[in-house]
Formats: sequence, C-alpha cells, structure tokens
Amino acid sequence: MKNGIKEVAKKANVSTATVSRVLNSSEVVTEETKRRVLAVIDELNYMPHAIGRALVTRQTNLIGVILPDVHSEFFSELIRGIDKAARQHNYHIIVSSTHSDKREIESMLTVMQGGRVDGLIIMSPHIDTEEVIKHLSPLSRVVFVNSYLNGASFDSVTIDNYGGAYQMVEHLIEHGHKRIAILKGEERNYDAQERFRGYLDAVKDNGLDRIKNFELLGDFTEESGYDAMIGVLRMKSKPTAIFCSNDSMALGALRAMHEKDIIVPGEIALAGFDDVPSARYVLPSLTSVHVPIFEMGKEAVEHLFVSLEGKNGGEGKKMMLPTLVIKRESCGCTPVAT
Amino acid sequence: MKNGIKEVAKKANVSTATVSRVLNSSEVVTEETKRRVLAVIDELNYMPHAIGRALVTRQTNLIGVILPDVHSEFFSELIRGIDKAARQHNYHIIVSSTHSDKREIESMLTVMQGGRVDGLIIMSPHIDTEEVIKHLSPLSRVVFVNSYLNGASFDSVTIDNYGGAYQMVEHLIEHGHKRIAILKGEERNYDAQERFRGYLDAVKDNGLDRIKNFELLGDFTEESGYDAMIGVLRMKSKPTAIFCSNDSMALGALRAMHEKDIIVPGEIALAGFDDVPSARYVLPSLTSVHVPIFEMGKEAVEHLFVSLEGKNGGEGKKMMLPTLVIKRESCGCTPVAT
DNA sequence: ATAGGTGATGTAAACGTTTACATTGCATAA
DNA sequence: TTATGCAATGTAAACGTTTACATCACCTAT
Repeated sequence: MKNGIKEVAKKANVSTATVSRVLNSSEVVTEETKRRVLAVIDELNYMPHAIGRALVTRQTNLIGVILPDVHSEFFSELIRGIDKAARQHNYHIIVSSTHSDKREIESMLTVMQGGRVDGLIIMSPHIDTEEVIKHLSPLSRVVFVNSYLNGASFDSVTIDNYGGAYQMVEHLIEHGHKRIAILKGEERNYDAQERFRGYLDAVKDNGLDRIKNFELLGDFTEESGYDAMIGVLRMKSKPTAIFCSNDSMALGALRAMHEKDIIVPGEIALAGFDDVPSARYVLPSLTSVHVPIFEMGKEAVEHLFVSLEGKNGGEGKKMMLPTLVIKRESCGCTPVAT
Repeated sequence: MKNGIKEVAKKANVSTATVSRVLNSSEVVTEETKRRVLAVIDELNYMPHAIGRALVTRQTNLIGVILPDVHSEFFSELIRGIDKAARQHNYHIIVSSTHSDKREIESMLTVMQGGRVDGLIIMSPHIDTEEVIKHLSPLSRVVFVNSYLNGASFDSVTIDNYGGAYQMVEHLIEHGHKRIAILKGEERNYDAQERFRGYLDAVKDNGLDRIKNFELLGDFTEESGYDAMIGVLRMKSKPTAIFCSNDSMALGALRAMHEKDIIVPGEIALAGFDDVPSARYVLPSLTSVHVPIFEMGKEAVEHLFVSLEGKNGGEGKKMMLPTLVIKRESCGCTPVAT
C-alpha cells in the first residue's frame, strides 16, 4: 500500500499537477478543489517524497556542516547556532566531523556535493584550508567559519581572536604585570596564530620586552597546559602572569599550580581564552575571553542564505565577531572566594 | 556546462548503463571499458548526483538524529559517537534539536520521513515520547536513545541510570553516611526518574530511613543546584552527604558550599552524575558516575543498521550500557589537594 | 553449419515530484 | 452568434540515476 501523489490525485479526482499545486499553495486552485485534495491528503496520511521533489526543484533544503575535531562546548554551541538559524529558513543540517584528516575531508566534500546539499559551512582551522578549497566545486555555495583563509574569495565568519588576546594581555599589563608569558596553541592552528599575534602586539605596544623564553608551546589540551606549567615553575626567573591561548590549557596550568601550592593570582596571575562553562566554577574562577560561538554559527547561515538567494556567487564577504574580556578572580580583579 | 552521467557516457562511447555499472563496480564490465570510462569521469570531474541516485535506489545514506536540548558534553559526545559509526557505514547524519517542543518534534518527523533519511535516532527523555511515536510512520526504522519507552516495540539504547545511582548511593553509605539527601531532576525526565529510583532502592536495601525532606527538586541546571543547596544549608538537621542527579547541579551545590564556607567532604560529602570534564578540575574534584555517551551513540547506529539490513521490522531490542562510579575527592575517598 | 550458451553492452522504464504548455469551459463583448 | 479572454485544470516532459530485459557478437559443442 504505497501512497504517492498519484494515489492522492486519483482519490481526489484531480491530476497530480493539481495536487502539487495545492501542496505548494499555488494561488490558482479553487477553494473547493483545495479542500477536497487536502482532505484526501489527510486521509491517506500522505507525505511528499522529499527526494522526488528535490530532483526536479534542484533544492534539498539541506546545509552541510564540516568540522574538525573541536572541544565540546565549541562544537555544541556552533551546531546549535547553525541549526537554529537553518530551521528558521526551513533547512536541516548534515553534520560531519573530519578529524582534520585530509582524506576524510576530501571524501566528505565529494559526498556533500553532487546535489546533496544546497550549501556548505566549513570550519578548517588548520593551514591546509587550501587543500579543501581545491576540492570545492566552483558552483557550490560555501561559508567558512573561523578558518585560515588568506585572500581567497569565499565568504567567511570569524571571531576576533587577535583583538581578544590583545585586550586580555593589555588587561594583565594594567594589573601591573611586566613579565607575561603566553601558552600558545599549535603552530598551524589559525586561532592560535591570531591569539599569539595579539599577545605580541599588546606586549610591544605597551613598551614591554619580548621574552622568547616566555613563549610556550601547547596544543590546546588540558594536559599540554599542565605540562607547560610544570616547565614554567622550574624556571629561575618566572613570569608573574600567564596568558593561555585557550581555557583547557589554562585549567591544566591551574591544576599544576594547585599541586605545587602556587597561589593564583597572588604569585602568578592567569587568564584564558574561550570562556568555557567551567571557567566560572574553578577556584579561583578563571578570567577569560568570551567568544560568541552561537552567533558565529548563526551568522554563517545568514551569509549562506544571502549567497543562496542572490544570483551571483559569493563575493567573499568577511565578517568578524567581537570578543569580550571577562574579568574574574584569576587575574586579580576580584578577591578570591574561599 | 553541466556534466551528468550522459555526458560521460557519450564521451566514453558507451551507454549510461555501462557508466553506472562502472560507478557501482559491477563485475561484468571489461577492464578496457572500465579504464576508458574512469578516465572520462576523471577528465570531466564527474560526481554522481546523489538525489538522482537516491530516487531509484530508495536509499539516501542519511540517518536523522533528533535530540532535545541537552548539555554540551552530552550533545557533542553523542553526535561524535553517532557520526563515527555512521561514517563507517558510509552514512551521514542530519542533526536537529527539538528543544522538546511538541510542534517542533512533529514537523521534524514529517520532514525527516518521506524518503529523506533511511533511519532515525531519537532521544526523547521526556514522558511525551508517546506523542513522538504517534507521528512515526510505521515503515520507518527507528532507534531510541536514553528515552522513556515503556514496552513499545522499538529498538532502544540506554545507560544504566538506575544502577549508577544505586551504586553511588551505596558508596556514600560505605563511607558511613546515614543521612543522604538527593537532588532530583525534573519529574518528567526519564534519566531523573531512574536515578531517583536507584537512590530510593539503595537507601531502602541498606536499611536506612527514607527522609522526605532530603528529596530536593532541581532541573539539571547549575543554578537549581545552587539554590537547592542554599536551602539545605538552612535546614536545622542537615544531611551529611548529597547525591546530585547530575554534575551541573553538583557544581552549583559546590559553589553554594564554597560561599558558605562548608568543607567538602568534611562537613558534607558530595557526589554527582555524568562525569563531565569539569568534574576532574573543580576543588575538591567531584566524585561522579561515568556515562558512556560516545558508546551509546555508536550502539544506536549499529542497532539501526541491523534493523536496516534485516528484512523484518525492529523487534524492539533493548540495550543497556553500564555506568561506572568514579571516586574522587568530594566523597571522601581521596585526600583533598590544597 | 547450426543451435545454444555466454559475456558484454545497450535500451528504456521506473523512481516521485514540478511545471511549461495545452486544453477546457465559461463569461463577456462585439 | 461568434470571437476573445481568462480561470481552472490536465498532460506530459523533465530532473539523473539504476536495472530488468533485450540485443549482439562470438565461442563451443554437436
């Protein structure tokens, strides 16, 4: 007992064309006919076949979302933002995580194209974004999110990594710190690069010396933050403040300091980036740079729709969302609760 | 300059059927022909049109995932597990969050069915699951995840909420506690119910009195944990231990105790549920019940594929994944680091 | 030499819609 | 009365594949 548009048409004594017109609320159908068709649709519990429809309209109402591995708050917030905005346009999203694996990215793009989605949102924080672009069919609509994209004419939405880092470091300087270390992220990570750039400029613009020893390398994980901090604590002349390129590393650093009985911020002040939920609940609470992830997802979708509706291809519109320094206990702004 | 299978066929001097056979690696094609076709495919950069294919094969290689609002670690872990398993079968996933809104669920189901996906994974922790089931087309393949599902003949994968709570409470009892409070989740939440049931049975089986005053109501948010704890601290005769139905509430409770200078676990011991990442980093670190979220997603997909491959409809196979008590500082197992 | 078999390829229908165009019936104007 | 126009509906092609079936060439056994 299959029931397609044909069955509905027959039962309602009209042609499939008319049923289709009712379905797409075309104006030209008589009230009477419309009522009859609707009744039959209801009776047969008819559901339009999305694939059949997509084949002819060349529209799937689907957006593909390609992400690298990403920590959980970021991931869920981004998806939430994207989904929310997509739903408002009556779209759904196909999500896939690439683990930043080249072969995986490639296969993903192949699958996603070929009519399966109307547009693509890609996050590619590593420098291999050029690889990605190479596999992009020229007619596909794409918006990049928080990606390394030098000059390529694609739409993109990013957060102000540079500015956030700059302001945070400047804030530490306002506290009187002159020896500020940075815990960097992976070299090839775009966010990490930008945040480092912000640190460097803030240090320079405020007349402090750049101390190469204080530029530590991490990889955005809690462990790497812990390890790096242990290293710092072995230094003869220690920094008085540490700016971590993300909160996970800051939490790791904090753990190391707890273990070694270092008082934060008394002996060493600490600041992170991302403002993850835990930042509020650790002791001392973690000063961090808030990042509008949800909004970024939302904006990405809006950009995509502009591109989808306009005839002309994406004109490479870039958008940068502001970040915000959240002052808590670990930088010394608020007395530490005990 | 469109290029479909026809263009490939023409250029390679074969019929579309042969191209299709090459594409689907059918055995019967000559080596020579295959090579020629493959060459043309490469030259034209031909990509099979997924929709055209789906229309005739009646297969989209897509799994729909419908989730309520869910906290971020849970969300991302679950998606990760589902995506990983799906990719192994060459499937992609369509994700949508319903915010537990009835109308939204309904429209979601309608959209998702009608040939758009091959199967559905649904998480519906609230009691209104029956509403969901009502809108399920009988031929759609579905696996429920962590859902309230009394007896309905659907496949489902859940975690052992009851057992985890039971063991955790029993563990607190082993520490010598006799006055153990519980911070419950919303009444209509399935997880919350089960965890409460575990608490109740553990208390009873160990010969302790049920103290109604100690059964506090929360809603799984950090704030509700904080508020409830403030209430507890005003009680004349306080509990000596508190079991929170999830970690967010436990973190809230912890914050309240910090503010009021209550020593944990010295004065009041604390335990949570979910084992979120922050549990490791708060002070004191939080004893909690670990939940295999990733695995749950993976298992859900595997169940779905069994159902997809088998001719017969889902036989209502249920699977329950074990939970694990993780002992840290907040229950008194480990000395608290300072 | 011929029938029958086999292996490779081609032909065309089918999947479930939408939509350009054709048709119909009817009202209105000349 | 007949042309004209218009509103409502129908007809059938199209979207891009897959696949059952037909065809064809060639080989083998009789």
